[in-house]
Amino acid sequence: MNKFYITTPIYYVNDKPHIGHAYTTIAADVIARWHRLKGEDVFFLTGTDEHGEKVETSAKKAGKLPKEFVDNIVGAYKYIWEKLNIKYDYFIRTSDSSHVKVVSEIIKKIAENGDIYKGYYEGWYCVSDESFWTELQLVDGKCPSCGREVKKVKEETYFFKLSKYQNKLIDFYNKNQKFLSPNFRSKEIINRVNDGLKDVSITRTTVKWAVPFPLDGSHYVYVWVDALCNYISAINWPHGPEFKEYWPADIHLIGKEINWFHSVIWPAMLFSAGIEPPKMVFAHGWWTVDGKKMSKSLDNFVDPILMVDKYSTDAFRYSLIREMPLGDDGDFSEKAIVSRLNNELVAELGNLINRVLTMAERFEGKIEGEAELDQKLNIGKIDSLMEDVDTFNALNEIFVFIKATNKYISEKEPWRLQGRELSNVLYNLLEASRIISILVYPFMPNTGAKIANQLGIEVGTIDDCTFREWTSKVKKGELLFKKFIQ
RNA sequence: AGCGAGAUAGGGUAGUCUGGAGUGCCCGCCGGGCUCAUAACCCGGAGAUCGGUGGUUCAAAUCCACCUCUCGCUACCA
Repeated sequence: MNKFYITTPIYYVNDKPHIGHAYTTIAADVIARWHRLKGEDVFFLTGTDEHGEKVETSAKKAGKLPKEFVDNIVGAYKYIWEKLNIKYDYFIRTSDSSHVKVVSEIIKKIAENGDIYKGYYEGWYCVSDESFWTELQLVDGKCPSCGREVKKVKEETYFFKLSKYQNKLIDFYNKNQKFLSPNFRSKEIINRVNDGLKDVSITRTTVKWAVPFPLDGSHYVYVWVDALCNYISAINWPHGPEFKEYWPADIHLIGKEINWFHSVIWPAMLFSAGIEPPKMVFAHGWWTVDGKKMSKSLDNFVDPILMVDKYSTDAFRYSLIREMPLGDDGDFSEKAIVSRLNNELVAELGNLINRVLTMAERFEGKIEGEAELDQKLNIGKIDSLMEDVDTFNALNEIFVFIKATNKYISEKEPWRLQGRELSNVLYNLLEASRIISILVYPFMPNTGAKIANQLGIEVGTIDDCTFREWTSKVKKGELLFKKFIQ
């Protein structure tokens, strides 16, 4: 049996979950569910990133210990994933003792390989933003974020010899074309790596809510190094059976803003520690909201919970996937959700199932016939799109089949038919509906299950997506989707 | 500044890698058909110098050059 290991980033607990988090996780869930339908041994990982200065500060403000503080917020993430029908296999937390131990072990491995050395980090620090900037980033010598004065800081730190891996990375990218995905992002990374790599600072002395640095008691591991290790700590590197089973990861699905860490620093760390790198890092795009960038000043972060309560989990999942190809940027608007819900989910899919079931229920006698509609179904194409992580076009292709099925009804005019002719049309419609229930399931699990239920069957697998004998008895239920009227 | 992405009918998109009649999809608009169905479904139509200029080619949305505009990234902030 093929294994399939997919991950989302671990989300920083200081942020409130918004549409960006929801999108990544929904996309990963859709892909994971598709692979499960193919009968693969799937491991889908998500979790939370809980260390760092901001969390430390927020906890202090809330009058809590960091651990108490994050325990609270983790619940919010788990709740939202439940609302969105996310079926993850494991939820990793960077504050888990098992994870902390792995981070420490990895650092030791890297050090054994001679890739860690002590030095000084020099940079510019903005007190009001509490953030570090490089010389290049400063605007007129001032903080690029708030425009205020910055002060030069010099701090003892340990470095990871990233520069050592420049050639090895380029070689790796060339040999593994799919690693940098989608394709257009590969140039971005390759050019920058070719421009030269600087060693990266991997410890801090000021932040205490972090993994203790195993080589020096006065240092703590920088959060990014800590965070990246989650992908192997979650499967119990180095000796766990899960690690042997699932590593290397098939897909790290991430947002484009953290591509550098996943496509450059992470594989370099793994090279150094003697661990195989993942097969693919897929960086997806960003959402604007009603044409505007999401920002704190506009306070226009979309709350997924509100969307789900208003439009249903499936309509929300569907809208996000249908709106844009996974790698691109796109715009989110409630207007678009309403439009897709009313025109596509209600009018095309929901209405199709409803009319098919109405006719099938009225028919008395055995439903049998010859497959005709199967010509409109290209399951191979859909699967190969899904293999290419092209959820957008795969979903499009599924709707091509749904439309073809609607068209088949008007062409055959079953209301004019009876007996064997009618039976034949109904046979095709029911088989098409059965297959639709399977295809739609990874995208809209509730809907797929509801369709199957009304057809009197269980949701099948990808192997079941061929026309065969109809044996079940249908029982029409409530409408799949209801039109949303403002 | 460097690197990268994008500009396709009224709006939104796909197609561009691997050149072949402006080909597809959604919304909106106009007309028709149907009555199984959630005023849903189906068919037809109007609407585009495929950002601009030049080039390669029998042939360019697609390849090349330059230009204009929009957006992202630039490593120690997750």
